[in-house]
Amino acid sequence: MRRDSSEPLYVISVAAKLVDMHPQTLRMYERLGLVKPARTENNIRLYSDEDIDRCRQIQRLTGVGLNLAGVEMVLELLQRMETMRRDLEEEMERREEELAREIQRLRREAATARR
Amino acid sequence: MRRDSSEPLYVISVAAKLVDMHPQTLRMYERLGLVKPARTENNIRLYSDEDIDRCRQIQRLTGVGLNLAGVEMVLELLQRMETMRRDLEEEMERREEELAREIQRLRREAATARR
DNA sequence: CCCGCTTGACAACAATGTTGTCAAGCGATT
DNA sequence: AATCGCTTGACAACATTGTTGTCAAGCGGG
Repeated sequence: MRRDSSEPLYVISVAAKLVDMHPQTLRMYERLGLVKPARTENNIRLYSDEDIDRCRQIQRLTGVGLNLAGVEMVLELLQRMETMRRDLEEEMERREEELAREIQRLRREAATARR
Repeated sequence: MRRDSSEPLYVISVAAKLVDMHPQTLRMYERLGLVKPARTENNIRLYSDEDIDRCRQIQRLTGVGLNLAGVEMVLELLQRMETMRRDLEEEMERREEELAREIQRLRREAATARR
């Protein structure tokens, strides 16, 4: 059974070590809405592996010079591209099927007519 | 006859007024490779309407807080999305045609078989 | 010849992002 | 109960970035 990558696991100090960032930086990212770690009932942040990945993505982008507004927009664009790609794939599949059905139909029709 | 939007038309002072920016800012954008105005044989920058549009796009992006590294990446992503969309449209069209042809063929086959 | 623009370079200044420090609070261990 | 180690949010210091302004030098048209 695979572990759920959205499971809240790490407190901020651990998360900070994992991604090699300052805890204060992670808090700021959350304030800006870039990462949304879960919270315990005691208001302690808990980062999931997904959250960690997202932090690393932010790290890559700021590493090439983007500021946080840019990071936000780029991440959203990438997300939009991904869903677009997914939707398209789906649509393609649907058409493919419909087409196969139509061709089947015509083939059958041709066959019965020939008989 | 429509004017070519890539025709070099405006010197930097005019371009700066058109987009309401400082000439020095435009020079910096060029240094960073964000805009590429043409040059006269005397090394004077000449901005086309396309260049002007690009400046305005940069303006919009910095206006919502992006820095120039972010602007560069976002513009490239948008461009990539656009070409992707275009390619896809083309591919769709191609398949559509091929399909229509196949269906035609089957219809004809069915018809001749029935006769 | 001079005026008005161009060129590139440098400085001033505000804004941004990271890091560090602070006081206060909570929970587990002693 | 006292202490230790973490958490919380807030504030300051600092380097970096982007815009604007100023500068000297050069070119072309009136």
